[in-house]
Amino acid sequence: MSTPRERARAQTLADITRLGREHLVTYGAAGLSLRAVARDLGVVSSAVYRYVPSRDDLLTLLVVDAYTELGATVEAAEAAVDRQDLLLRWEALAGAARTWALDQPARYGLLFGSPVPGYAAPAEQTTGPGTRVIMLLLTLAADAEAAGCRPSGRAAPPAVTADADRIRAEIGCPVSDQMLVAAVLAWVGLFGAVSFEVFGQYGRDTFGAPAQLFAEIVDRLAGVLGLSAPG
Amino acid sequence: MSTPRERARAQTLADITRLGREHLVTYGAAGLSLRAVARDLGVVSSAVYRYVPSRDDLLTLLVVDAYTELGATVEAAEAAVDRQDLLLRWEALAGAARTWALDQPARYGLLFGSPVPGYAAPAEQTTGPGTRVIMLLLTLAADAEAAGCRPSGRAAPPAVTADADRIRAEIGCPVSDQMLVAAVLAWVGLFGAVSFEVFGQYGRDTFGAPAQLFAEIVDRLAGVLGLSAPG
DNA sequence: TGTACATCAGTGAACGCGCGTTCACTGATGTAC
DNA sequence: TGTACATCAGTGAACGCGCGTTCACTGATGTAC
Repeated sequence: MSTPRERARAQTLADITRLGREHLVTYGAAGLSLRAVARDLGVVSSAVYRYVPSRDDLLTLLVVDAYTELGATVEAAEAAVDRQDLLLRWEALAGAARTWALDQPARYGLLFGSPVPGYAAPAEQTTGPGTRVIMLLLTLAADAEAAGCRPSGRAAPPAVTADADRIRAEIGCPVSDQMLVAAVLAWVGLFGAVSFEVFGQYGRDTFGAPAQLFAEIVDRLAGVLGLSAPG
Repeated sequence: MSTPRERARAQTLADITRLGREHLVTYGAAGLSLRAVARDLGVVSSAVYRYVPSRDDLLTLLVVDAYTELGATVEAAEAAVDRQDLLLRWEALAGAARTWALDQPARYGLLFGSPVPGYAAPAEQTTGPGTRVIMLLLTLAADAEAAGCRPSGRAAPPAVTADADRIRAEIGCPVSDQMLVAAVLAWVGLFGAVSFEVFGQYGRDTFGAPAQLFAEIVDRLAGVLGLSAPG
């Protein structure tokens, strides 16, 4: 049972997180300021220190918050489609990531943009939520191989094989070396495409139909994963 | 003929650019400060305004500077290999981009990271230098198609075809719709992979052999471009 | 049920810091006659 | 070659701003007897 004080405290912490998110939108990660959050919260700046030990901890809070929401969104979208349709699962995963990023460009930038100078996200807190998308993608890759899909590409060199062995042991996901490389390409290709779109790398009006272009890219990456032609 | 005063002026402007680059490394784009540059230049802060109209203009200077160096580096690497060996040209292009980015993470972040809040690079100045890599890649793609290479993937939908028509007209590069999509994937895949490595998205020690992993990714992207199997 | 004490949210002032930009100025370097 | 004037790099003070963090404090909420 929670006391009124506990509830008020949780509410205020939630408000701080929400305001932090909003400030991220306007001022970016480097411009995130405890004083500004305190102002919007209607409270004197030192009061925020009752809830958050420092500016960097607020940033960590927001990183975890963003990774968690992205992960949950992508997982939900992928889980909502037919398990047997591997191509559709990949498309759902990719599309959900893109949609979330376009809806939340500042939070996306916090996760996938340039690192904030002077700040390093503590691995203990961010690793879990930060790996949900790639874990989901590896599960999908394993299912695909089990269903007879074969990724494209040559055999991996020894150095990559060694990494692959370690990663398989860590995550317990039965994928071949080649599928692992293909999954990493799908991962970086997906977020590369999303980053170009969100960060405006494509140029102001080079592509009139970015959603269709994205679908084409996702289709080619499905080919790399071997999803189009199940054996 | 340049006067001593002109030479001194050019030298000081070059010093400001160099110091700006160095500050980028330590403090990031959002932390770039005219006062700090003036301090390092050994001059009072207002003196810098003789050379640069404002902080944002210094940022633009650095963006153009970085795009220009990246473009020149990649072009030189690609030009140094056998014209007939299309796969090698792609590998040289990709490898040079990665090396430059790893050597210059802060400048790379300025170009390909999250946008600096409150700053928008003026298109007139950055478009030229900013498109050198993709232009080079499209030239390579056109050469590949001329040599009989066929990219993987289905036919593009009408919306993408329309964009492709416009882009072909703008750049005068004879590539098919499918090759254009493949080139865009190669482009975003390349910079996605580089960004993950430079920005630390892979995790602290997930991959012991990032160079080999990158080579594998580049190889798969070559497959998408159809470079491995010339007809 | 009532009193004494502990907890804790929030205050307000202060510390020392850095920032972009403007402005009137000094003094050296260049130019025209 | 010498003088008068124009150009322009750099100075120093100021404007008004925001930041993270500490600290002694007030006063309300909760708890133990």
